[in-house]
Amino acid sequence: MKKGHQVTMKEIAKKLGVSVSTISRALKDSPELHPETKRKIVEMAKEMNYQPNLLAQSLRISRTKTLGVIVPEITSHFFASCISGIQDFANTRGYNIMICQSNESIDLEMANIKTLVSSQVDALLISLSRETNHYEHLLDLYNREIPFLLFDRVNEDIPVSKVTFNDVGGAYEVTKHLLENGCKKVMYVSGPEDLYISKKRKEGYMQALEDFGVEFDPKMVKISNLTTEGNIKIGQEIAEMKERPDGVFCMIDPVALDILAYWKEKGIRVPQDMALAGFTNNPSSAVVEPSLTTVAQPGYEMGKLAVTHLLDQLDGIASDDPISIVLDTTLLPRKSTEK
Amino acid sequence: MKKGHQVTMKEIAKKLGVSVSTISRALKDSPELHPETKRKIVEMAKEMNYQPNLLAQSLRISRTKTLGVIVPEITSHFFASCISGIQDFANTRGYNIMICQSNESIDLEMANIKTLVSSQVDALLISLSRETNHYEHLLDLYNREIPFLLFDRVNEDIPVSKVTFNDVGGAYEVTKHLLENGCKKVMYVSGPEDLYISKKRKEGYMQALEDFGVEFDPKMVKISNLTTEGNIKIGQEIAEMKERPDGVFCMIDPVALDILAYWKEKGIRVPQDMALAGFTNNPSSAVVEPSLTTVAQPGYEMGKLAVTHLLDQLDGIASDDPISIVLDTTLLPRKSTEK
DNA sequence: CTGTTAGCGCATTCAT
DNA sequence: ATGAATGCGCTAACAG
Repeated sequence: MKKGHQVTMKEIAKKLGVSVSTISRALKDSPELHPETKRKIVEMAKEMNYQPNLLAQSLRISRTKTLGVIVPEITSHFFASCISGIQDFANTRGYNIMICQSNESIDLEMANIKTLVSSQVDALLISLSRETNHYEHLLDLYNREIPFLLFDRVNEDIPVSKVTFNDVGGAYEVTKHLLENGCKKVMYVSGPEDLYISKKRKEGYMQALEDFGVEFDPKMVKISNLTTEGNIKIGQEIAEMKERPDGVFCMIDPVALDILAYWKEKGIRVPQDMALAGFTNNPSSAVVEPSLTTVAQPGYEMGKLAVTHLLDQLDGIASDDPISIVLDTTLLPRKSTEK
Repeated sequence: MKKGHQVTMKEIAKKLGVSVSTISRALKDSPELHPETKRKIVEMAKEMNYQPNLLAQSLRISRTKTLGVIVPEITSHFFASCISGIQDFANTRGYNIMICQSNESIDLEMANIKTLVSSQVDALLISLSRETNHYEHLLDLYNREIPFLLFDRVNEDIPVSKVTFNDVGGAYEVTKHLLENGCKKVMYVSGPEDLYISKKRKEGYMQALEDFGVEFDPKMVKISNLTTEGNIKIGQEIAEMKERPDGVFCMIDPVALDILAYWKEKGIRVPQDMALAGFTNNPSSAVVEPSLTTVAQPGYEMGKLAVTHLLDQLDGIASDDPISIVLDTTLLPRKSTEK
């Protein structure tokens, strides 16, 4: 199948017996043009169903008005919300977005960057993959002076603006909540240790323990690989412990949901036997039984702030100096921690 | 902030004292080139971190290798899965995608089409908004010979390829399932009547009733506006009926989930008082209590098939004649219908 | 084997 | 107030 022909300025010009530059001027409402000529041209353009070729325009002015977005996975409700926010606010500023997912692979992440750069996007919004443990590709972007920003999954050493949640605070709140609800031994189920959020949320967990005078017990930290199998394995390990925790805080909701499903199957009651809490506020967490206590992260808002700041930088409204935007999270106490 | 300069062929040419066309040839591995020259150029390109400008390339060959995708909303797990499938298989064929969401608004849908067309996408994959009740914008695409295809939310009168689920069959299966599990009075909760899936799923519902010798009762069909409020209102109406149904089939899972939540609050037991089933297989449906019987629609697969067929048409592998691809759904019997 | 030329669609500078 | 000429970065036809 071949694409049908698109009307160009040249054709309008020929039809009207004027030059292409006149068409160009008329269509961008240049003041130095005879009103009548302008009227005729605009009318004819409409009649011929003229649509400007953004490619040519972009090549000419070397700006595409397009932003590249890279997320680990688009099917995650959280990232979908971010994208939604980015899209909406990019659009209101006259920008389009091209979205890529890295599928949590650093190789794909690098390939995505390459593609988006080749596509001449004006800037990038990136949320790093789980696998990303070296950063040459980002430093390369930086060195080539291609504007970009990191959101949610960030690395602190890259000298660009970052938008994150107050992970420490959120984890603190949820740990505190467990402690206040009578838990004596609170466990933290982490993801891989080099993940930014693994570290940050552990920080909050530790801080809360300390503030409540609970001594840290290394046995009360487990690390999941974040697959369903891995999560269930952790659930099993906990179930089989001689000295079980009485409250478990999981780094992200899916971990808690998998563990909950496993425990329910095994007859372990939540919250009676063990309280359980997550982080992120996945849609499922509200409807599961018992409903899962978690920490809400407003993804749409994050996307909105991220893209707005980036465009502010592009447009010279905000300074080029990297800033860190930290969004607050909200503890959502639900049944899974009601002792 | 201004974007840093990108290396062009011209610069490589100057540095090496050869012409731009030689660079071009070397970089696309033309056979009619001195190996040594080629080697030097490739090396220099690498050293200078040359990235081809896809814009220029596309303008030149009038093909962008980019596909436009329009979905009602990206935060829906189903559409996100479709996008994921589209993205993956577009990439393997060397295509990128630009995604837009219509937010269920026909105006935004039209605006999105305009933007994507201006961006010179080679083809479009569109899933219609709920609001879309006239089709000039699609016929316009058709008349302008811009290849596109409709998926999931389609209109049958547009002469292009369509990828849909066997909605009739899926609805038949779920209704049959309710009937076989002892329901005597099965209700269908529909969405707005002009929606394609509202109609198709009703067809399956009616067919099953007929096959099981159950007379159709108009009181056993209700129409929700698909907002949470609307869904709850339906749940309330059902609860207050003198003669309640004993089984309720909802057009989409969110309706069933909202109704379930309302009923639980009111002490109405599922499935004992009324059985309940949905359609789509949202992630929440598996974890809600009781788990919700539903019909699985493989979104990723739909995206994959849709994009593959479209690219086959573009590449001349498949005929340009519109075809209809119908995907099978799978009934997922769960606790909400276990009588 | 390589350089020159032309042109994709558009915006802009320089003429007139 | 309008046209002609130039160039954005790249490819391809043509010429040698």
